Amino acid sequence: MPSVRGRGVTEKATDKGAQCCGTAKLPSLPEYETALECPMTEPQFKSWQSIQDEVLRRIHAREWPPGAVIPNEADLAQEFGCARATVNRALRALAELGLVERRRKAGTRVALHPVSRATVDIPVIRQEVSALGKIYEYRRLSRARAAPPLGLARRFCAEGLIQCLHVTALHLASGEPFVFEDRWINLETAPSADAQDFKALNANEWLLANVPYTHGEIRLAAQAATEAEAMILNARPGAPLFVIERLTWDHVRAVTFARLSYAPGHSIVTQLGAAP
Amino acid sequence: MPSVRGRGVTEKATDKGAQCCGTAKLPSLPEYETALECPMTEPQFKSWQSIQDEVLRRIHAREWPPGAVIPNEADLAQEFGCARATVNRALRALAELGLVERRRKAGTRVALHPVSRATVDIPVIRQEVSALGKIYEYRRLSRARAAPPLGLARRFCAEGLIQCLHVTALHLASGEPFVFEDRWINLETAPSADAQDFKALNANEWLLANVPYTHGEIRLAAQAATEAEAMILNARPGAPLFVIERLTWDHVRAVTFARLSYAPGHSIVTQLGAAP
DNA sequence: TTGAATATTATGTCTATACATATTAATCTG
DNA sequence: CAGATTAATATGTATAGACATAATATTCAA
Repeated sequence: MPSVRGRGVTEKATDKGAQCCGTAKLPSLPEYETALECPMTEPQFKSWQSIQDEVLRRIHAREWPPGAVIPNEADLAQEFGCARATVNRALRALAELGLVERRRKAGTRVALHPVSRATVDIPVIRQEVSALGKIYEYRRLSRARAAPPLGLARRFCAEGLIQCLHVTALHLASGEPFVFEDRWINLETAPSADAQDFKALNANEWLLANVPYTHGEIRLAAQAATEAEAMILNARPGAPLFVIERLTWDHVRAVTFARLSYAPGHSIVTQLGAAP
Repeated sequence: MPSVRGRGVTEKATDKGAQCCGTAKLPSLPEYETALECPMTEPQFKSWQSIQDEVLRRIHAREWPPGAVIPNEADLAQEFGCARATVNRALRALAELGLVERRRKAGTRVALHPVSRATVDIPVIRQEVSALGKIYEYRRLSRARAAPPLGLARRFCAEGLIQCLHVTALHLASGEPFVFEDRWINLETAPSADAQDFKALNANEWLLANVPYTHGEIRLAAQAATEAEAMILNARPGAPLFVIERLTWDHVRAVTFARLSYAPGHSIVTQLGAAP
């Protein structure tokens, strides 16, 4: 018999007899529990999810309007009939979503300007294409050892000249150009890349599997297609392209810089707020 | 005397004398603690942050390479000399970052293709401008009641004709055009918007403060500037503009649709991975 | 009245324990 | 040996209690 969740009392068979709820319970006899089922006081919120939902409901219903300070964890725990840690879990999750703001001593308040915190997943291109139900294909266009252009060298924080591998490639979705990739790999950080020709193997996937990185930076922008990009991507020169630039580091050493130019029409969509 | 953190033993003065670490401790005498300081076995990891750091270190150092299954929570807790809940907290945070994947019974493994999970904060424009150290200014350009164009009506999931408020506005940063806003407000969901002229008051800020929403959708794209946008934003027609479209809902009713066209050169930058 | 010292308070975190749940591995059966 | 049943296991979550920490309120003194 699976335990009933979300409704009813569902007294846990803990070793300690007394719960925070003051009323002493009889040694669990199902019939009695059903009969007693409390004086129909409050619905029981047991999981942190259900508490999150209830808090969200109150925020959306403007019971707790933007800017308002909500009751403290201890009070909510008592109201919901659960442990403070459970309330904490729920409120912490809401704070991560940017819907409430929490400060010690000051308490928790409903965000006045809930920043639209969109979690943008930028997947490996192979999976991005697969998710569209299309067939992924990869074509390396060029590969050369070269010093990076000045602007990039500066972003690599490299003094003087450094050796890089410059790889350009095209990713296709069911035969159509999808993304043009312009990548620089720092050979001082990843010397083993020099042994790869990247003809069949995607540089990004090879790097992920073989060269560690600790952190990075992503830039999303709109840029006009260059002559070369336009030709490769079947676009007209100057067409607005969605561009993602990614720069990754292993501790203090730059690993790689990639500029991904998407074919015209590409966009990124993400959902806002908790699931309804 | 502030307690030492991160190094040393720092035995907590809990009521229960025995910790999970088998060795019985003397009633805390600082000198003894320093003298005993264990047989230099292992550094103590006390906070979930420090455990996260150590796990990250092992992943970056390829001690746990991509795809590898890492020890289970109980074992790690024993190794680190902490409670399982603490290890859980650390690993859960890493899972949210997309760096490890967790499944019950199967365990925790280092992500093979760590999706670049960039958390893009899309702030209220006033704050975005302030953050750039510039002076925010707002100018309403037009306001009219109108039925939305067909495409938008469909996205509003509206049968037949619905009344909307159509507001266009320009947001400026230190006098320079920053964002052109093209907004449709569903008057069936937010009838009180009809009483506002939005001449001085930013529609977004008014909506945030006065009309609740439960969820939404954000789209990031690159689009060519229309004639009108070009004129307003001081750009040439066809220039690539970074565009954010936002559609918000209150339960099942559409609230508002906004299209924000940023002046040329705008980009969004976010950091990847945990802080180094 | 200002400024420093102290108390208060709400969140943040850790612990130990118990139970829930999903999933795989093992075992039993036909 | 196939398929169903059962056991084992790792993560997921709830709880009570204790202490940590940050920030505000209050008190007291110069």
